[in-house]
Amino acid sequence: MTDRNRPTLATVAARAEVAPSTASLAFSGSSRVAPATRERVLAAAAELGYAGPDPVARSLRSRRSGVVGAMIGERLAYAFTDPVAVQLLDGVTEVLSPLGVGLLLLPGDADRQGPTVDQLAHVPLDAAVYATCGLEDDPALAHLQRRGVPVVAVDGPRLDDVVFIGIHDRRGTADLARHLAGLGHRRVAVVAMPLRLDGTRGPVTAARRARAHYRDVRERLLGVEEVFGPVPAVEGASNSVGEGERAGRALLDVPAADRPTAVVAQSDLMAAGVLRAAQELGLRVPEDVSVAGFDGVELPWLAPVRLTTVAQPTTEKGRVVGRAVAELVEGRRPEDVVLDVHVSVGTTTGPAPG
Amino acid sequence: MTDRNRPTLATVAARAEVAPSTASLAFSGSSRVAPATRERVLAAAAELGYAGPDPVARSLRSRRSGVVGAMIGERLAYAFTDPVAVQLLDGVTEVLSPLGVGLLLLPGDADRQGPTVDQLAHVPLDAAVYATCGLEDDPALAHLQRRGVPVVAVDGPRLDDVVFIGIHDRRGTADLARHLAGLGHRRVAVVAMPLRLDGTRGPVTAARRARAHYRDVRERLLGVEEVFGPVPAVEGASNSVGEGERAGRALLDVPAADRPTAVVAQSDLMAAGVLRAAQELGLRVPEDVSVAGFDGVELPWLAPVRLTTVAQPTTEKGRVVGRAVAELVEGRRPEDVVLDVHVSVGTTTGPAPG
DNA sequence: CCACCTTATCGAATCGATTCGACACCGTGT
DNA sequence: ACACGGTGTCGAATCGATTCGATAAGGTGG
Repeated sequence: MTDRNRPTLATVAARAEVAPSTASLAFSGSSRVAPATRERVLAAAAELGYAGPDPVARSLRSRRSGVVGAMIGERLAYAFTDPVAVQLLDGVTEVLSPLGVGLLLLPGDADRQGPTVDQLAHVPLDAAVYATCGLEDDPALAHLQRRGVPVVAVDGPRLDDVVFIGIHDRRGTADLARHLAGLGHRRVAVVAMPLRLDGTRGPVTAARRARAHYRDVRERLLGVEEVFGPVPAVEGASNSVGEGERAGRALLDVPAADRPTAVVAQSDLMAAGVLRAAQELGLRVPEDVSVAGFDGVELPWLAPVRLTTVAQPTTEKGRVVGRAVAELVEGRRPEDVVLDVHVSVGTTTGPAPG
Repeated sequence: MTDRNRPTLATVAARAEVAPSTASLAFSGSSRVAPATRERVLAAAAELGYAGPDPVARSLRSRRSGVVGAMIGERLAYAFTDPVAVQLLDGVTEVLSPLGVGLLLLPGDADRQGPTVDQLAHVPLDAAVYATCGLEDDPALAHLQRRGVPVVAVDGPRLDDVVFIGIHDRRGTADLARHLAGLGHRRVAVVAMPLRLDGTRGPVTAARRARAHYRDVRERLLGVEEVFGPVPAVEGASNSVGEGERAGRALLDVPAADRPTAVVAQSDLMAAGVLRAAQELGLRVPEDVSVAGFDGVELPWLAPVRLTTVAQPTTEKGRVVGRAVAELVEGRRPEDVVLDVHVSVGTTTGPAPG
């Protein structure tokens, strides 16, 4: 529609009666060009409706595209129901936007847990953030490494040549477990996020655990076990309120003698589901059962209930990721970062009943 | 870190003992290259760890970058609390991902209602989706037009040279208003989404209305007035549950005689806030006051309440946007599309009291 | 056996900028 | 008057592919 003989830098240079190289200097703001000349070039550009140097051509020469990939493990509609994912990306863009770098969404779909190589292959990329996916043997990851695209993995996996930004999943969960132990709880159960995204739900077996994809899920399980030893865990098919409710019901809809006195959910979303399950079963929280989550997200619709949770600095984590990406783009190799978390006691945990 | 002498197509060609042009043909899957030769090239590429043609160089020649911008009106953390925005982008990526096209997030920030020209200028773009922002005199928009980047505007504004994809905002709201009129309501009030993003909240004056930025907000107001004539409207500072609650309280926390018998919120998020406000004021819904929303999003935490709302096909709208973008990228000029909406009656509207 | 057509490969131009070294010009210090 | 340092501009090479027209090789029909 509008592609007929658009002006190029050469056109502008001709009009301003300077060499293309000089015009380029004028646009890059180099001090090696006389102010008067710069004005002339800019004026010529304005007259011609020239919008500035073509980003693609510039990228070719400078080896920077201004595009950073965000590899998302599911389709957007699911991934972004999780406030953690949104806050994370928010932190990333907060740092990257002022640098003229944009985040390119590379979602997977219902079947695949991330973008395919075909999706990646045609797209320019200065770096990639492996955000809500965690496979260690991902063909997409291999592709990026062949291309020399540096990768930042958020919350895992830990790999050579991949910058790791994460949190103390295990320590945080252990602290939470100690809080519960201090309240007298002895029968504790876990509602786990998916160990891998294959639609499985239900009790977590040793075999299942051995095939887990996600480092953080494993670590959060270990944190509870550090305090209580082996505990029953039920996995949801996704990290959502609905699956949390389902898993919660599986754990709570049993004779009182068998019922855990505290349920540790691996995310606030799932914890909200557990609260629902408890409510439907007529169980009072925290009198009959304590419920805790992980993340520390705002769930305003839960009010006046305040969830006991392990709060992580999600937006700050995003900023750290953004800064790591910025360094990588400039050719440096940033350090791995593991951020602190802390237990935030709300109204959903209390003394063990009985 | 890993950028030392990465192989190029020329390297591969040399190794396979063919001309660069032939190697290029081999990768593009052209039928004009002998299968044996293709194999040889691919083998050479594999040996050298060549990841395929450089997307940037390819883009320069083919004038396609595989990147489509998504201009977001606020920072991500706010924009994506709205399920409508997420579903929309989900639909867009559903169509675009298989085409090897990615969505580049171009968010604004707290102050600005969209990305700046500086942010855009360095980034390659085949097209842009003007998603959750709606200014008519946006410098970013002007920049894109100078660059010849085609734009799809979702829900407005309607401009020449910009493809419009929207819904029947006005008709939908009018249908909803008729539903309320049929239930005997006469005193109706509106909780409006921001008319412009300047942090203002409170009663909507004529002056304020004249300076409105967003087409859909205006239209939804007109839809109600089509049935009830001028009605009081209170604007929220953002499209969120909290602002809905605030506006709702402003409307409902008055003597019963002055109180509207029905509140039409311009989004489900804000309607949820109004429900909260009613609850806190001890008003029963729908016995004391009816509440309706707009969008038809899933708000599972509202259960068992089902919101009466104007349901729009958000994901499908996203797909339509995706298809329009795909056409634009291929150089065609797609038609504008206005999608249908329908009133979905839930449990939050009932006969007018008294 | 030759003309002709097809098929596979190649050379060279091109996309639109950036960048480095060369060069011309000007003023200044001796 | 001459050499010199500094400033501003320019030419040409380069980034890494794609693509079109040309060409060579191979095959078929008369």
